[in-house]
Amino acid sequence: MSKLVIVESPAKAKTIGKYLGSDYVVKASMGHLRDLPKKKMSIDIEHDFQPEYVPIEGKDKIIKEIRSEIRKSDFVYLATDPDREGEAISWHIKELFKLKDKNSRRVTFNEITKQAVRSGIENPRDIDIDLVNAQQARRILDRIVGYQLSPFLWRKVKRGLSAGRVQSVATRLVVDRENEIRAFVPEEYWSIEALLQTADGGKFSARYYGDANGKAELKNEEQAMHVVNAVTGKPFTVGNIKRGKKKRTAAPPFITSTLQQEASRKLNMTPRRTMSIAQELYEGIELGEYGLTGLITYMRTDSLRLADEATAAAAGFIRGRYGEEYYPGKPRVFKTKGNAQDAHEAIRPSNVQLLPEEIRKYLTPDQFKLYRLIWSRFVACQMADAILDTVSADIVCEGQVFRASGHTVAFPGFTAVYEEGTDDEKKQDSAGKPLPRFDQGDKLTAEKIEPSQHFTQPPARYTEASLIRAMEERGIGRPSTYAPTISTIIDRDYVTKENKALRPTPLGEGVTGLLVDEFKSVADYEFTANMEHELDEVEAGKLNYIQLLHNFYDGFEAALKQAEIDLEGKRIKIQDEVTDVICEKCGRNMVIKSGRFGKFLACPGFPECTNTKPITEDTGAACPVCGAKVVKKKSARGYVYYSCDTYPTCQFMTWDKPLKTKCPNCDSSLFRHTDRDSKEVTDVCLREGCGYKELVKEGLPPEETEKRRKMREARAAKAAERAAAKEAAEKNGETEEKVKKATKKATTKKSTAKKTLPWMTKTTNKFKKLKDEAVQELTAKQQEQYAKALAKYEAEKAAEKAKKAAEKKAAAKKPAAKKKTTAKESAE
DNA sequence: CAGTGAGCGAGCTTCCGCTTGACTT
Repeated sequence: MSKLVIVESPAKAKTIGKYLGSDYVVKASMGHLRDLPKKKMSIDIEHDFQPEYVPIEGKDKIIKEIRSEIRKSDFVYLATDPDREGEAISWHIKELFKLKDKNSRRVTFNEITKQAVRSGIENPRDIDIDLVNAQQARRILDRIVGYQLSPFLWRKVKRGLSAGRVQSVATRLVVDRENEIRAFVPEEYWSIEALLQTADGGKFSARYYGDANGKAELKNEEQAMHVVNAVTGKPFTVGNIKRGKKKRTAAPPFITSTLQQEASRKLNMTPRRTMSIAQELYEGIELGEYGLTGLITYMRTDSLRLADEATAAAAGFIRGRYGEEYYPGKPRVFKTKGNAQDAHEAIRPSNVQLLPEEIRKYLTPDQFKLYRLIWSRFVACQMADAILDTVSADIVCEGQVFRASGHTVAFPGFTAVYEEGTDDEKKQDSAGKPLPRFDQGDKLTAEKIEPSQHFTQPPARYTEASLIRAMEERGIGRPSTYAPTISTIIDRDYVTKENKALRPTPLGEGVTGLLVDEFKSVADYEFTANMEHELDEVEAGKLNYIQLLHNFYDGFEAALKQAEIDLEGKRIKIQDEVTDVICEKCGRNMVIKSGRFGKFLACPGFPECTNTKPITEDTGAACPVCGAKVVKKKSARGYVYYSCDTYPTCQFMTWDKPLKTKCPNCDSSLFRHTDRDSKEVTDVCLREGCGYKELVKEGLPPEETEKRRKMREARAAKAAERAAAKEAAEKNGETEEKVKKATKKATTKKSTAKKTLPWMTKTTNKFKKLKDEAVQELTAKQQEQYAKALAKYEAEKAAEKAKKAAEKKAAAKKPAAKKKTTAKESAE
């Protein structure tokens, strides 16, 4: 018999397994195993918000595995993350597998080092039910908000919409920013740049500052020209010179939000991509003689904490590599924000000795860039301040004052390794350059006096990364949900992305307006902060979580009722986007509608004209098979691909991006192709037999390509194996395959069809035939089940009708009147 | 590669937070 340790992530399981040795089996739960079911509310609001939890769909395999490990072991350590969610995961595991107090305990590790893991195991404790209750309160509140507001939107705006504590506020940030931009009135102002030269030929520029009375602003051309005219051709003299020293301190190590922000600024990566590359680095890379090595600590964190081992290693590295003066003498410690959960360390390299350049050959270019970013930010954060010598000089002419400022680096400190980026490029320029040597009273000659007109700029639209930053500052969302939340509001069509800028859609503005008007408390930026504050009290045992839910729900329920009254019988109309596609049946400009299968073009003349067509985008290229247009399309899974406009007639289809340029041999359109192994980019002619090819970007070296090809093939083989195994398994119970086939025939949207068609107890005429076919193909046993379900459904329906009729009867005042209505009903 | 959007009303859509893995011309 052995001891079982349950953690959340498999990568963590592996390392902890190494630290604990062979007496222990370490298993990963892969997050939560039990939750509220997806299909229904499952909160009994009447009875103190009693939740109904079920095993999470699709996790049966991992649940089975853990169950069998539990049976094999005599003691279970619940070692999920040391935060609110982690405590809840442990509690759910204990409940799900009915673990007993005598053979299971809770343990936590604040960092994954041998020392911390050992001491964690030696200090087991009971599950902290206050922490669990705080999580339950959060979960239940989110469920109520989400599952009551969303249906309200279906009724009042459009099917399929959603609202929630996090996504609705994220959308609101984008909407509010857009309104600020609209309300912004640009103001004119002018600047004057004087290009000056010292007696010994040193050149620099100074900017207009003011006059003898101090700082002055130039509002228009007249004021600017007044100054320009006054100084043109006149001598400039150096006035007051102020010299000083400035200290700059390194930025703290990365947490999820700052990593996403910086990767967006410096590497142009989306938060989603950043997280996916970081995950690869975390899980480990094959590093030649080192073997599979995890390169960074966990990437979903809000903590600035650093393990002592890590800061000590950094100290050694900095002293050795840069010299004693680059190390501040003791480790720099950073304070984590108050609302953080602090379960993991900051994001840092696992081993600072693994220099980015040295392991570059084992990494993809993106892995390398991200690792280098994380590595250098960490090293820099333990280094000494940079010291700058600053100079600011007044340059005087005819009573007008110009100012030149600059700096030189006296000691680079941490900037030798890393400097944080900024969203505002202008800011970086104004940091200043070194100035030539001059003294007070020196005469200068003006080479050029250059006035220029400017306008104040509206605030910038959010990027994905800056929106995440804004959310994080307000405590909205968690490191694991930042990127997915942005995907959600884009998927829902509340927000669109143009280049990097986020902009609200009419739908996003309409829904936000409705929520702000009717559900102010939920749509407020402070809602989460208030909730978190109360959750803290629950965690501290000062507030009962059911009380918290009552406090919240009273107001929410009232708002919901009021909203129903305010909008009784009304629907919010959202303007459809008008396109320049002309309806060939009636000549109107078609509009974009969205239905169950996504967006499509529809004639606004509905219902007189019912013309519809899919949205395609002309690429300007010609089909290499038949010469028709090549259009851009989106697959059901959201992937972009290109096909011939005449589709099923011509079957041409490709993932390669069509270009406007033509093949020099046969004049067919060229396509930009990226080889999936070597990443070599070529422009190719796809006309059969032509074979023209033009290199755009060199691929990876052959050995690297070969390695990738092998890795990919191994992956594919594994997938094929799995598929074969699955098929074999299905052969036994063949039935499922048959049902699938039948339903696939019915529609391509498997998920809905599988559930709906064969088992649909009542069907519209439109689907009748398809459904009959699906039922036909069921096995005898399934037919029997289906018949039973149908009978049950009809019985329920009849019972419901009878109940309603009875209620009506009871509600009617006079027996005579009641008789009349029932008679009328039965007559109909 | 079929379809979607109104209404008579069949069933469906939806939350936040924890995890990892999956495509395919």
